[in-house]
Amino acid sequence: MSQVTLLQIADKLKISVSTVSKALKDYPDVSEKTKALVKELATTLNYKPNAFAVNLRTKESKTIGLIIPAIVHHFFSNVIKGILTQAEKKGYLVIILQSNESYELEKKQIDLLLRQRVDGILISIANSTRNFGHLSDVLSQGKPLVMFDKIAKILECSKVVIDDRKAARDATQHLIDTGCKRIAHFRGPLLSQNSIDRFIGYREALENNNYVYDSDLVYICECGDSSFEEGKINAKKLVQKHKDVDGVFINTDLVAIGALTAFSEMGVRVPDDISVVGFSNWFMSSVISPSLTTINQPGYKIGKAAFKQLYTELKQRKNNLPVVHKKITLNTELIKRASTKV
Amino acid sequence: MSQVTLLQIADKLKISVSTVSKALKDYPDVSEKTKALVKELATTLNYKPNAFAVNLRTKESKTIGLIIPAIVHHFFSNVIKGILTQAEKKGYLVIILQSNESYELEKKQIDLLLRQRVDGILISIANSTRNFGHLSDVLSQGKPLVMFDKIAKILECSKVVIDDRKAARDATQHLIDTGCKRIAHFRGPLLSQNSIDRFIGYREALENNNYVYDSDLVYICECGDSSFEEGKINAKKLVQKHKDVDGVFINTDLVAIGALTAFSEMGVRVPDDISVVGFSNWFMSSVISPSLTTINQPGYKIGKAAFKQLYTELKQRKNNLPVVHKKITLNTELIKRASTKV
DNA sequence: CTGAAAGCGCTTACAG
DNA sequence: CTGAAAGCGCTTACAG
Repeated sequence: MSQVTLLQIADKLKISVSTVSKALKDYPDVSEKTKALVKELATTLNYKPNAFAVNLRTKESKTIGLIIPAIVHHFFSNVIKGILTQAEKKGYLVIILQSNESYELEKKQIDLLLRQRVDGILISIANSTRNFGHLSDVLSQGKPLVMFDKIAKILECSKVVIDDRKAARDATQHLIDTGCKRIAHFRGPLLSQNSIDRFIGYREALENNNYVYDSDLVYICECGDSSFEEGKINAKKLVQKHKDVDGVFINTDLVAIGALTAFSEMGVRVPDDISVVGFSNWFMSSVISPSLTTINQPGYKIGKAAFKQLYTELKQRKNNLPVVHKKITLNTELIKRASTKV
Repeated sequence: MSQVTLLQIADKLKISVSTVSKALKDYPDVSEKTKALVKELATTLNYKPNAFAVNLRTKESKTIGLIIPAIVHHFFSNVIKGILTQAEKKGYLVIILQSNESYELEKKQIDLLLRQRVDGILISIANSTRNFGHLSDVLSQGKPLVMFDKIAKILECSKVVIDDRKAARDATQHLIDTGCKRIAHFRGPLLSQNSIDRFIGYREALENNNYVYDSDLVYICECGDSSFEEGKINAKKLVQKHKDVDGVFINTDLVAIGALTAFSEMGVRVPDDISVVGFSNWFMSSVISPSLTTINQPGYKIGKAAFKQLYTELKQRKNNLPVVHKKITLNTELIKRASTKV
């Protein structure tokens, strides 16, 4: 059964397409009688405007694109949820693409979205992305672009982030405040800006308290699919090599939970022998034993804020107002649980 | 900077729009010389065809819709990943909507997708969906619809599922085979067809082995955000009320892990005192201690198969071939781990 | 209050 | 091998 068009409604009613169009959109210069007639028939026929035609005329699609490094990831799926919830409220649809942390794929996906003529783009960039030409293309086409979580500092666009350094300082400071004397760090990939910033925050906290920084106490996790295993392996190495370490700040909860498991297997007591602070506040962290002290990373809020900012810029552009880029930094908080001392 | 159009290319080259269009699409009746000229200029100008216009002409958008009850969910995020991976290969974009298990929202979202004129729809329905009018609308508009995981048996369309009854029978049979004499079941919501089928499978296994079914041994979990807690609570109740139970088949891994935690806290040994089998093979299940025996539910494969089937139907329709609906049942397997006896 | 007309940017059947 | 023309289904400035 083929779709109903304005022309069909117009013919049945013996009026013009223009009038039907205007009636449906409640233009003030159409008589109430005509409006009623048109609307009734439209409902009866289950008329749905052809989005392709509307988009072509209005040059907007009420659709945005979202590129994200990974879907199967608690933090990111929360971000997506935040974005979708907000987008739905404002009548926007979201096309989602997963870059798999690949710069090449990300570049191709930007091109796809641009061809699709989405109204704007939301992106959390891949760790491997070092060139930003594909992203400036978006901007130079006059399309709003909002980056979140994994951002390119150099790019002139709006950004939604947390303060990774501060959060890492808070985490490390808590270890110091609860009496830890020698503190290790399990960091993320060398290329990830978030990991770098958390690492810097860790060092800053040590410095602020006149603790000696020891690069031997820093372990690297790729934070891929085997994060948990990496946590276990590094925890074992740590215990074997550095018996004097009494605190560890870990880049990600999943890795931290791996570490907790290893400690438990080795008979190392948490927090008596070693205190642990994670990062992200994954839902399992409150539930395991001992529960994990961690930094809450507000994924849902980040998604919400990112969409809202994109929406604001969409409106600004539409109303020919100057587009104002914003850097929005959301609060993180330390959640104290049983893996650190009181 | 405004977008380049065919007309602009045609003007610069002093040829017609038709020829430019055909050159770009490698029509055989355009000279190689012209093609080369056109393609070169198109590249230089960074020409991207206006999808709105193309869609309007061709009546297809190379975009599909996906409605899913929840994004923040390990199984579903894996399904999404499977769909996106496959869609990308075939040049399709995916608009994702989350129904939050709400029938009303689901209905609205179907309407949104239909207005957007997506080429087809992939859906896993909400537990609360009992009317399927919105879904038959899709079909009656001649749009392919493929349901996966949570399906409506009554609807005439393609489906991708696992055999929940068989999987549950396998799980329960394994408990029986490893010596359990009195077996409990933690089931999911009363309205969820999957939960119902798993419950039936549990009963069938009992019957097949002449075990008495005892409704007192069946506990209900809503399987929402507090699945883990529900697992703990029910495990505690179970141990208090039914000391003779020596095996339990649990609807979902997360609930099962909650139960394992409660057992551990209460000093109930797994599998010596009680054996546990979960369902879904969540990645944490292999990693906790004791590791969890479970049914592998192949989310990624389900997503892949669902898209492939949709794609097949899209092609059939396009080539005016008869559209053949398929019910695809993917294999599940019992993964034996440390929470059951050998 | 209503309608004719132009046009968004493409594709494709047809003519030459 | 090239191009003129029609048309996809809308929206909106303009005329009456």
